[in-house]
Amino acid sequence: MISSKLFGAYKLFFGTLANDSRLKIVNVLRDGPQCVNEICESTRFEQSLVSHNLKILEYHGMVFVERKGKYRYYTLNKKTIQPLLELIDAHMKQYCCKILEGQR
Amino acid sequence: MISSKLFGAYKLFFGTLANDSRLKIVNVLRDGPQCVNEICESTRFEQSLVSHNLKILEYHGMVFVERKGKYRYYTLNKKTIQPLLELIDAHMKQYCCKILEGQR
DNA sequence: TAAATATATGAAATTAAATTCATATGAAGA
DNA sequence: TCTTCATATGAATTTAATTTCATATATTTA
Repeated sequence: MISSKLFGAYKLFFGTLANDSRLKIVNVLRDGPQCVNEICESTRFEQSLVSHNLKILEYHGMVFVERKGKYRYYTLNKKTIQPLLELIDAHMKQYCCKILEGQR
Repeated sequence: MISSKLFGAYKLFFGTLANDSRLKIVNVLRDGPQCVNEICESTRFEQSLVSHNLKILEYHGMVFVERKGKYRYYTLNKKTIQPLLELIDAHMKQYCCKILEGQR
């Protein structure tokens, strides 16, 4: 049995990424760091939504921020998040194709 | 840029595991297959809740069912879900200890 | 075949998360 | 220092997911 602490961790982890906006932001950042305005443009989301969600992503160690003058550059955590996304690709491609094609 | 299809896949994947009940069920199944009643006992969840969530887990390829007489045995997908959980362990231990200790 | 056991399911009720709106903060340039 | 640009944030609203309750179905056993 895993510890209840680690158990809570899973909840936090999945909860953070079970959201369209954050998922899109994370994917946009796969191409490299961007400041908030750039993320707004890339995602077509409004600024407030982007900020709220960046905060959540940062809080969970999925992105890092660096201030450069008046800009804040957000970077994806490539050490853990990137390989994870790839593993999930593999799972979904194998088991969830039907779902994605809409044929239940 | 990832395809929108794969993008939808992420949403499905994380959404499925961003839930206390399903997470607990998945963890219980790490120790080996169990039928619904056994899962109810292991998790202390009521039967209806367990069934609803097993259905979701199965639908996303995270568990498999096998009927044995009047019982239905559920097995964790060890090929993809188990290694995934381990990768996530690593991420959370490194980046989310503070969160889990309650010190924001 | 009637009763008991195991599991599933629809729909209502509950609970929680996400988005928007209005506004605040903070740095930089005129 | 006033204005503008970049970003953050609280609170209200909206939207969505989860749980519960009542009941259905399916298999086995008496």
